[in-house]
Amino acid sequence: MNLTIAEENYIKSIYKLEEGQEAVSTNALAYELDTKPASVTDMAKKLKEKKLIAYEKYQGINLTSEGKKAALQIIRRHRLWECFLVEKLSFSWEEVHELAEELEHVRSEKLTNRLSEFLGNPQIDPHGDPIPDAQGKMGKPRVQTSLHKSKANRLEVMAVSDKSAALLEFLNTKGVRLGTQLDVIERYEFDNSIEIKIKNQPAFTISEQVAKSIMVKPI
Amino acid sequence: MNLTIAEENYIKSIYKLEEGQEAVSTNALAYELDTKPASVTDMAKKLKEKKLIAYEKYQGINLTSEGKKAALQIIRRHRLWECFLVEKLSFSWEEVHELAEELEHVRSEKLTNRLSEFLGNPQIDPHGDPIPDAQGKMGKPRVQTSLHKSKANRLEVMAVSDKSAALLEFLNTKGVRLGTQLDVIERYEFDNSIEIKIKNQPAFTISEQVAKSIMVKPI
DNA sequence: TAAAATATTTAGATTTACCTAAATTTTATT
DNA sequence: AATAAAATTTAGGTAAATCTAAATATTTTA
Repeated sequence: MNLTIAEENYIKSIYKLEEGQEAVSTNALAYELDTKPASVTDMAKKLKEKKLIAYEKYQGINLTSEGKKAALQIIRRHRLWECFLVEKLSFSWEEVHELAEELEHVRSEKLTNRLSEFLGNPQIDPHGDPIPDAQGKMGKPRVQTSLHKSKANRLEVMAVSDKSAALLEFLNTKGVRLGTQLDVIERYEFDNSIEIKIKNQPAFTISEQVAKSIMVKPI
Repeated sequence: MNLTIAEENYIKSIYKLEEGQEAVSTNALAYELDTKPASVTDMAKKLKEKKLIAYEKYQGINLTSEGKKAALQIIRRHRLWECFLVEKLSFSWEEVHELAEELEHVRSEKLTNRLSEFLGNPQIDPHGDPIPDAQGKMGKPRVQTSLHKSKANRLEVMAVSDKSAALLEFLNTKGVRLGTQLDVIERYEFDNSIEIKIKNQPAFTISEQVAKSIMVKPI
């Protein structure tokens, strides 16, 4: 099955939005891909034709097992390239997502597997997300609590769910990265913002929105 | 200047064909890009619009200095990725060209420069071709004699000018790679084929066409 | 140098991946 | 349940990069 770059991006987004949901709506997909609902409908017909999705008018979209397999391959490539960029080329985590968006479209199993080997077959990427293996098997995204929901007050950063460069750069300058340990100083109920502190650094406050995208585990 | 992948491929091919030639013909470019002359004419108009080439109807094509700069960037990326694939991921030289054709289109100066650094700023790629530096300066492709033209009979392989996987794989199985030393046993005038021998291996004969694409220096 | 051969361009289509505007269907609300 | 609101699809178009067939230039050759 030979996919175009546009098709790969659709498949990847559907996979992402399908998580937990029963089906992916035209609108949600259009928003995710920064395109129009009408374009999504067009592409849905094409992907259905190729048997990568199940789709009936007005009924939303689901990946077929075929489609899921394709998605996992793309995700595998994406996350391996992110590892490469961070570990070998010293990029910081907020820079790699966009580059990996391009590199992921180089479809060569041999390249992917060699890259994985070169990196020591890593299990998670620089954002804390699991990397599917060559067969498409992926460790469950470890049950992660967001800082927003977490009850505990001594925490370690396990992942960041929002990969926008702006947020990641903000976290970077504040010293928040994968593995960072932090203390919750105060939770403000009126706006759900949280004051946190990292060892040897001044405390600072983050909004509810930011707290929601920082995944943590108690320590 | 933001180029599409198609535009980049045209620029790269024009650069290649321009070497030595006064101007690049529509037909030659169509053949090189495996497309039709009519398509080349269309694209020529677009590239002229973007000031990357000089082009007048029926007069052939030349890169502007703008266009040359773009070409050298693409070639730099291509050759660096080839180095990466061979040196870090243990690909053999006949496999890397096609992969590099895709990787070269990831346009990030930062990535390119980091990659170069990671590889130790190599000066030549696995086929023996020089790699332009970040400023687009490229060591002259060392004056290379083809095995076909060479007068000497003890030679070292410096490069291979034809990157088709088929030829490179043939050379591979025969034990011919960059740096290989070989002896010319006999030159057959009737068809310009050449019998050569690599140390510890049986002698074999190559056609004129193959001899033309093996670049050598006397030792 | 005129005709033939070759090279190049133009004209008009096609495919992919989009778009806008209008029509239709589904869902929510009174 | 009828209507309003929201979501989705259809219809018709656009831009990029191709193509084929026909027209036009240029070059070669007899």
